[in-house]
Amino acid sequence: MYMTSPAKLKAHPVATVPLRQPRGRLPYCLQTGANLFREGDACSGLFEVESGVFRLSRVTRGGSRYVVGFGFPGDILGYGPDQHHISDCDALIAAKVISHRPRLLQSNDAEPEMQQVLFKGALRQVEAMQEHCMMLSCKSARDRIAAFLSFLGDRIGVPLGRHVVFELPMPREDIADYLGLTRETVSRSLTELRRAKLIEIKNIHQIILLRPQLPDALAGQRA
Amino acid sequence: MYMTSPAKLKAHPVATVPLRQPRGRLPYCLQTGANLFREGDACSGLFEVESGVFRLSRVTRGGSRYVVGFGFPGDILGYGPDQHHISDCDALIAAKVISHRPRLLQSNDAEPEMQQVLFKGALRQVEAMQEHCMMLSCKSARDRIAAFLSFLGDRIGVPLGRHVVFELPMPREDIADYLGLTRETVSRSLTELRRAKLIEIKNIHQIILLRPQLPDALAGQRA
DNA sequence: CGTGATTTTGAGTAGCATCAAGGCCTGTGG
DNA sequence: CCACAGGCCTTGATGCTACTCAAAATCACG
Repeated sequence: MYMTSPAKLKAHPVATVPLRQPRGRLPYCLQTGANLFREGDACSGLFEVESGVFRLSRVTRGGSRYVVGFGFPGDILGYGPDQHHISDCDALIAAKVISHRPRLLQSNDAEPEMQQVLFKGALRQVEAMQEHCMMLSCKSARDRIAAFLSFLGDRIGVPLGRHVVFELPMPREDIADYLGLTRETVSRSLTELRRAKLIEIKNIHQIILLRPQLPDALAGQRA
Repeated sequence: MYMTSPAKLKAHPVATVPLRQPRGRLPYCLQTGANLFREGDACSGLFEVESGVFRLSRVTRGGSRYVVGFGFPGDILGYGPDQHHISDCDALIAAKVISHRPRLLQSNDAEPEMQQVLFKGALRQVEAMQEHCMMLSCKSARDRIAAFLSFLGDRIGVPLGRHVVFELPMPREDIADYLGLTRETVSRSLTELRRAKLIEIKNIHQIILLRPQLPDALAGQRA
């Protein structure tokens, strides 16, 4: 909620992309801010993230932006209930994707193993969205941020002694639009968690989780 | 957010179910409050809702309840990223479901047409969750309620002249836990919409949408 | 008709958005 | 190397929204 008006959003220079819709399994690269596809575009295939981070976002009828999710290495992007993308997809940092062949979903004669991969991908997407809904259902801004950080720790974190470190490649504003908060509240919640010695903010884009299970730690504090 | 504590939740008497995990395509019936499956149960198959309405809910580690979604006729329930159900499923009113055979997802030699059905079902679930996320991302409580009512109108509404009518089979508390609000706020938002002549509340469980596109009507009011 | 559950309404408060200003970090040009 | 400019982040003050607690009204069911 209280999402960013698109008028305020910086217009990234559209980076050059080798082939807009490459065939086969060619991997290809995108630079920071490059657009992989847009809401309403025809689905021409699926993209497996090899490196980098993507942001999936859409604009509501009301005119505000809303971040659907983020794509990390291993994620498969481009699923949709029909033949059109339901969100924009932009690279937050330099990224590399592998394009999978299109039209496998409709053809009954596709290789079964590929079907399996796609199906598992779809189920994984369901899982990600459930996680997202859980975050959005969180009581307070602090709990949402904690759930988000915990999620990132599980997804892209690396152990550091008894702690976990990870990069926060997206700006605060994207986090805000993902969690239904404002930039300011995201910032305040992060400092609150820092002051509570639950996280450490090495620099703007680097977080250390000092507690293994952040949401549990918060729940414990309340009790 | 501000979800209902499970301690407060009424314990429905578990209704008798003919077969807990029926084989084949047997349809079977559940009475109000009956449980179809629970979070953590092994997935033994998929259930297609023929009539009635189901509530999908889970309990967070914090101990509060969270309504994942609702199952209406035509929906297929029981998808999950792994072999266990990720939510409880209870009948809100008397319901009938058709049980589909299990283990189709793992076996590569399943009939392709069945695979198609399942895959489409999964994509449909993704669609439903996107809808849910959109509601949760709504600015105000009123907008969330409006989005929810509009969704229900599309899903189960029937035309009544230039308006749309539908039954609201779930208690306010379920709506609250679905939208991240409280009972009281749900109630207040409904009366607010009623006073604004946007809806009519025939009785507690029956709503008439007086405007075809409720969220748009609200957006127009603000402008 | 009575009892308990659900819903509605009211008063008070906590929490988050909003508006606004200042700080940090990065990149560019002198 | 330093100064400057712009973007992003943080912090502060204030107001509004929605939660909380509480009580009355309505509904559902025996």
